[in-house]
Amino acid sequence: MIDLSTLNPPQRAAAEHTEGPLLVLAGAGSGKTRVITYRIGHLLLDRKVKADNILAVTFTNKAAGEMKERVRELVGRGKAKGMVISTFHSLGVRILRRDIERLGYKKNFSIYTTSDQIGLIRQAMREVNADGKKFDAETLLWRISGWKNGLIPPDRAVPRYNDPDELLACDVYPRYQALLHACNAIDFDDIIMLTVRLLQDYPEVLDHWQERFRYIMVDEYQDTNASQYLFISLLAKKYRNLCVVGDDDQSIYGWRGADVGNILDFERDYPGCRVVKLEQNYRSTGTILEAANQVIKNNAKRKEKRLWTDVGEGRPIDMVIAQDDEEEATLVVERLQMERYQHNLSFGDFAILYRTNSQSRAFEEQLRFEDIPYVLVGGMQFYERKEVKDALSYLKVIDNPLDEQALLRVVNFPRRGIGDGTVVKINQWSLEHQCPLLEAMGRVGEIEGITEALREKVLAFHRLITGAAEEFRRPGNLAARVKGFYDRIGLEEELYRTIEEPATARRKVENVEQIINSMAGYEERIPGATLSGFLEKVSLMDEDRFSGKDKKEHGKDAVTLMSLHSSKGLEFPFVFLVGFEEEILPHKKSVEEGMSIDEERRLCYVGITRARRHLTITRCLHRKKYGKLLERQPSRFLEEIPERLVQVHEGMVKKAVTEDEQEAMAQDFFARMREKLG
DNA sequence: CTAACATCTCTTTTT
DNA sequence: GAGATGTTAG
Repeated sequence: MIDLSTLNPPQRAAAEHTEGPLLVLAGAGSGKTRVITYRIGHLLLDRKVKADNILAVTFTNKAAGEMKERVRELVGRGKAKGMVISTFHSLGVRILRRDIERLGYKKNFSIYTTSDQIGLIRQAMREVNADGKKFDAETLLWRISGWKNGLIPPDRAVPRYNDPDELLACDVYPRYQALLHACNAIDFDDIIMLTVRLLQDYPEVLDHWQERFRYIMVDEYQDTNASQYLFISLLAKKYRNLCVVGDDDQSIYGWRGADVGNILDFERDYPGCRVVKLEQNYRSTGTILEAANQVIKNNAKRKEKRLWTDVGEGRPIDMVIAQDDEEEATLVVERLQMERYQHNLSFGDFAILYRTNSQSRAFEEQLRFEDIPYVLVGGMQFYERKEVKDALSYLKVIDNPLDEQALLRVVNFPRRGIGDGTVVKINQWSLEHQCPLLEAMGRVGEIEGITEALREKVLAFHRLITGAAEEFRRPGNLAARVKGFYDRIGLEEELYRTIEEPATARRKVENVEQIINSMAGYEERIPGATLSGFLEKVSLMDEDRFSGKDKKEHGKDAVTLMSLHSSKGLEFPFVFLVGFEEEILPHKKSVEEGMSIDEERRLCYVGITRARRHLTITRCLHRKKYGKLLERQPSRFLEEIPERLVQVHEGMVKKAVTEDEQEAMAQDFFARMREKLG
């Protein structure tokens, strides 16, 4: 039995309502995850629902992982086995892996990330003779992505305005989609779009998954876009046991097509649904909650809610004003240390939250300088590094020889004398003969205008890839074999050879080794692990629970650094909300584009409500941008926080230039700390 | 074809 | 100010 008596009445009502549609409007910190966890436990243990029949969908791998963990804690690992808790994208891939052949793709399809997408868009632009200088591939991709999220196929895309970008995007879209198909690749938008198509066009596929998932829960429902909405609607159509949880005040993904209307209209979509409101906040102090409420109430279009708490006021919010971004980092880290000693806390109790990922750098440097452990969440820095992408591209081509983006990356890395000219010739030939690029390389003898020496090089490369593809067909012992492969092609030597700075080269080599470590960790975890499986996890950025590095760092006591977007759904006792300035929060782009800044305000709301005990907000008077020091204005949201809740601190650290000054600063810091501690 | 050098652009947010 | 892209000489 699951003990539901620890839940408050509305929470309990939500957990007990298992049959038929249910809408849970859950304010920040109102115990939403707890409700979902208990609801799953209740389904499993009290209603005797088979774990196989339960599906919970989240937006991030982090959220999915956390939910899995909490369900396991509640009901035990064995009872939870078979239940699916995953992101929209992981779920889509799972469904596609089974039946994508019906849509004309092969089962070993690749998942293309942004840089691959850009590569294809550029190619598509060349094919329709678009001026690559005049048009920006990213802008086009953006439009195309918008259509895909709205489930508009290439033949139905029409320009809404007489906008040159829009017109070109209409031409490029079908070419882009054809190129993806030729590469046996799908992009992130396709994951959802193709899944929906599969479910719509193949009743037996739909039926299979409807029978499988009889009880469905969707977290952060306010962030679903049109295609995700349809995806869920299709799955839930048969049994109608759909429970969606969300908060319109925390909708922060409008920019990628999320439609708050989906949650606001749920009652209309599912007549007779039960609605439960969770308004008691268990997370934050009264002061923090009051600040959040005062900010968010400035948004016009929202469902009125009154979040309340009974935990008491707590400390005032600290507002720290720094001279520049460097000092901001110094002050934050200094305060962090101070709080930690004063309250005997661990590093894991602190988070530094920012609007843009680039803001993390100053804080990272300062934390490293002070020898404070930290984890940087998101930013997907690791897999975006050149050497990592190159190394992974080999694995991608081996796994899916049609993957041209990967093939093009590695054809001349390490340097093997096959330059652009040659590649262009082969590519042209492959287009003319409707033959995949790799196959064209194998038939390089038939291509005109390539010297004999060059042909031999191309053939050697072709043999390398096809040979490896053959070799890796056999599963098992992946990590060791990949290492062997990298050694064979001399990947490390190439890095040492081409990078003059030895320390940099070292780091890059370590990054490549990190891939192999991750793979070893993955293999350990999953019996019968395949290259495809590994690459899929990497593409979906679902790596944090198997990579060797993170396993070590998972239990590590460390300060968390992340963007406001990544922080949604999480909480920390002490939060530093940094860069509270105009043009950062709200971001310049959102102001320029004349969009309503409500979403920026919601972002601000999300940031404030992450804090449990104490919130520190910081801003700078100057900030370096493009290497220039610019004057900064405080965020407009600052005025919305009542003054009585805030205590202002001017910066007090002088810039230390010489080593002596640095030493003096350190002494000063310790003196102040001793004084403060008594 | 490669390496060295010059020029240009970029900073939302994520799966 | 970095990092990617483009240009030029060997």
